[in-house]
Amino acid sequence: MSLSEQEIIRREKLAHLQSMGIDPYPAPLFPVSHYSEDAKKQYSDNNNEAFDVVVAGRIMSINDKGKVFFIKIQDAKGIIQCYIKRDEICPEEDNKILFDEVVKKADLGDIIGVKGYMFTTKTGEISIHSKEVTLLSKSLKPLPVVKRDEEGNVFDEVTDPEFRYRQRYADLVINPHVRETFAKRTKLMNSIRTYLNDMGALEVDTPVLQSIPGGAAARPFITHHNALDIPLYLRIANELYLKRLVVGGFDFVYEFSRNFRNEGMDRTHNPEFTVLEFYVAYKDYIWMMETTEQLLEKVALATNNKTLLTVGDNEIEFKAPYKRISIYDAIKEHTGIDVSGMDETGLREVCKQLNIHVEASSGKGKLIDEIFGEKCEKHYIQPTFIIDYPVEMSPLTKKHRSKAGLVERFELMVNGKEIANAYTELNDPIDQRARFEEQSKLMERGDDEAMFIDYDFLRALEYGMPPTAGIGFGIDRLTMLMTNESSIQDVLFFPQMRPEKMD
RNA sequence: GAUUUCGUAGCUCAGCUGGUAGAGCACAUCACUUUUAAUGAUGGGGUCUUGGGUUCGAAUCCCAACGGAAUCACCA
Repeated sequence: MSLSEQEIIRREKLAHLQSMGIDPYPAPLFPVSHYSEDAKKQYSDNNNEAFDVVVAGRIMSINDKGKVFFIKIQDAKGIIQCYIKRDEICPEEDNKILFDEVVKKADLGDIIGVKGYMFTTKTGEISIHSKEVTLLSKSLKPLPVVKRDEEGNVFDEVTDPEFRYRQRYADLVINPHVRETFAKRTKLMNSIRTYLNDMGALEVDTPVLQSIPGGAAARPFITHHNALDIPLYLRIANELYLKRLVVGGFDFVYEFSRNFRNEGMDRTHNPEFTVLEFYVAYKDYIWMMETTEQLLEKVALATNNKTLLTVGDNEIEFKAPYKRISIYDAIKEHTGIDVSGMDETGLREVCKQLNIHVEASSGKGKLIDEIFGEKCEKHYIQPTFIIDYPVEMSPLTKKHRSKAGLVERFELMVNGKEIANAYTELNDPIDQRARFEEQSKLMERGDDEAMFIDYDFLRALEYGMPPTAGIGFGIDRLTMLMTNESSIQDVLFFPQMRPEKMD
């Protein structure tokens, strides 16, 4: 590892501090009394009346005026300026060591603690009049310097995605909006927890390592358990486990499930991603649509204090209720073709006509899905429920109460992307077994995303599962909508990247 | 996985048709006891991602590798 000039200088400073008897990484707790923003607010709320504060944070700018320093430190809530006068922090004439060693040699990125009192500078900035300065952690690696002027204009902003994703810790320090995005992500998840808990739901944990990767159609990551000498899969969904819990008598369960799929990566796909699934006994998909509308409205309010949000170039209204349209009507609307009565041959003909490329292994369900995905999906900007899917593409969904060949399923489309998928759950064990067997045939045909048969799940259904409604929400995509980010990497702290070569 | 494109100091970037590199910020030294993208003076820092090739000569042209991004494929 070769060090840059600046890194060498910082290491020399570190050694010098130690030789002067100053510990650059002290152990004792530092008695912080305020966060920056709270201190400033308390000061202005009380007619600028001075009071003592103790704050700590990272040095983000240093203004060296000789015997006086203005140092801005950043803590979890914001930035505050510290006015540091030599004769005040080192009143004894013969001992200016603290000022000379800690303040004069401070680097951007150092973490310091400051004791003092609140005051306003001549230029009108609420600051801390420092009486004591303590080095709490020496920074050895220079942070990229981003400057801001009074109007909030940013200079030399670090936008290089590689730097930002690989060194998220540094990105978080220098780009305040990134911290906001992730704070919103947590707010979003908390608002969902509150909503579901208030309805009486129980948050649960189910296995990530599964011997049968069920509940969805996707290529799994595979690993090996040594003691049992068996293959295990990282879950692609938790659906079948949550339903087992409904069989067991938990009427309303939910889980934020980290799922893993061994597929491509792009702006909307990361190999691991988060899905909220919840299952409610004695409900159906119509109830679930109403619940979904209510939930999303609440989420929008919790994260943005409003329901009309700007997402990219679009204005999206999250206020309930949302439009509902059947998948066949959607296809008819955007292609002019009625595919409702068609068999596989007819559908293949339509795909050809519409110039949609399809695999030879695709069955009827997948063909319809292709047509919808290619021609319709992108048009649904405002939240829209696409409902009543053909039975072939929904092996875990109950048959429609009145429409033959369809199932009680909806997908919620927002901004041209699917963000939720819900069913009246299939609880007929005989029918479920038949559907699994259909999947088996698809697998034999070469569809490597068809579902495995989970016999234990069938056994659970045979004991009897109450009629149940269930849903899965793409939490990462929902976060993208709520934070107006266009890439999944911007809503994941540490998006997957090719490992870096460190020499 | 395919195609396109990018890779120059710690950071943001400039470097025209090939003649061994520049700016601002950051950094170092000095001055300044209420500054604010502080200011002024001086100075240091780059095997131009890596490896080949063409050439008298390559950051600049060609090939390959590595890494990123975009589009496509697969999918949520």
